[in-house]
Amino acid sequence: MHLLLVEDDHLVAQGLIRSLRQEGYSVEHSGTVKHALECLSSGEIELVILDLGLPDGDGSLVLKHIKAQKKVIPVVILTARGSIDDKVQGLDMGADDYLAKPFDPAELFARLRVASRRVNQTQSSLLQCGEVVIDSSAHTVTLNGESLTLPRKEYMLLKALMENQGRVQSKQQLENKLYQWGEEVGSNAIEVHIHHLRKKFPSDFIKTLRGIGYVVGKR
Amino acid sequence: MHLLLVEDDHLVAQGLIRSLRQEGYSVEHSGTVKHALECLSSGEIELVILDLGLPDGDGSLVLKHIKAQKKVIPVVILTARGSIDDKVQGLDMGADDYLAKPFDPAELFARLRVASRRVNQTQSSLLQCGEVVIDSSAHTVTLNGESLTLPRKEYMLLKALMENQGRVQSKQQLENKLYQWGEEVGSNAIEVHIHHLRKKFPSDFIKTLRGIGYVVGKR
DNA sequence: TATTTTCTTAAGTTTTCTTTAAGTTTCGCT
DNA sequence: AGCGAAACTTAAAGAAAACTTAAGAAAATA
Repeated sequence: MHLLLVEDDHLVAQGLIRSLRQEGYSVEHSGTVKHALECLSSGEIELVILDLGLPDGDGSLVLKHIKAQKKVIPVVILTARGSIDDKVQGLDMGADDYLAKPFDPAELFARLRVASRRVNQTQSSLLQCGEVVIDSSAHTVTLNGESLTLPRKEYMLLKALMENQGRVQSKQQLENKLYQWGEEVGSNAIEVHIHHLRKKFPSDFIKTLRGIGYVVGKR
Repeated sequence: MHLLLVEDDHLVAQGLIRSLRQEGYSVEHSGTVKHALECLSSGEIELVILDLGLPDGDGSLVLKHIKAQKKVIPVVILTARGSIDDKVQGLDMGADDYLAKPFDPAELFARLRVASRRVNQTQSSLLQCGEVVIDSSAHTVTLNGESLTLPRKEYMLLKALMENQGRVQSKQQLENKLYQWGEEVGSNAIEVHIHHLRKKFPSDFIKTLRGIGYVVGKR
């Protein structure tokens, strides 16, 4: 999931970036309104953490810009302004959540998970489909109650599928979710991962729709 | 907007109900898990405020029930349990927001506004015609609620027809929609696809207008 | 750094879809 | 009713997509 962190305090930013990457986000960072708007224009960003006090203007400019777009991008405001009035104002401007500094990283991450599962249209971090359960907050997968360990890419692929049960996703869509928009895959990597996943799950778990894509569950 | 308040403390509940009504919500109130589930079963509720400590069980039961449903109902947890762990747990179970008591009503209302504006912008792209439904975002086709799998070209053809219900389209028009303006069809491909589709749907679903073209629905 | 695991690539194989084409039926017109 | 045009049906060849396998590259781990 591609996240944009807008935060001008470099010390705070560096720490956050590292832990966000560990949480599985692909993070871009801006310290100014101007640069933030540039990042957003690429159209890749799916989620934004926004500080309000920026050197070249107020973060609310970024918020307004995002909410004027057609694409739905959740925005979590993370700022030192912690009064009730600030919160109400921030939320009413269109933010999806508001956290005042100092904040606990665990709470921020939980709230980000809420936002990202909304992007993925799933309802909770516990994804179940038949005998397979995936807990995206703990990064674990169980089949019939037995826990199993998946390599990173296989886990990401399975999660991408289970976050969209009943929704067919093309290989292209899945590639976009597994790979940073820096490097492209020049081959059938997705097919191979699917193949490996299938060996670990019931044979009819991942279905193929020839020419369209792959699905899991609900059909 | 229909809101369900689940809260067993009558004093808190009465105060909240009054201000929620002033905010424009139509409020139902439950003091128990059992009654809350009954209220939800009506299917009217669009938004829930949930206290966790209830006399006949934990509020998380209600949360689980809501999140197991297909319908998307935002849940804001409002509880005395205010530790970071409680928050993380509640959010990861599927809650959309979490507010610890004591709370400021203005903040609660702002967060409810966030939740309700999200309800209103949720709409999926469904094409319906009689018993046949296409969800183009999920690439799924259902007939009488049963999902069926169509090959790519058949799906494209069906979609082209259903996007123009009641409008007759010539074979030529349909060809233009299924094929890039580079490749040519040298034969009766459309007729064959129509034939295949007809075997999968009620016999009168796709109508032929001899010499003119094909239609679906409305006539 | 050595070792192991995971990821990507590519080629060969299999499966399924799509198109073609020929034969058959239906329709509308005179 | 009989004719011609249009649409339907069928089956098989051809094309496209997906599966499988294995080997080398990259990454993680010790």
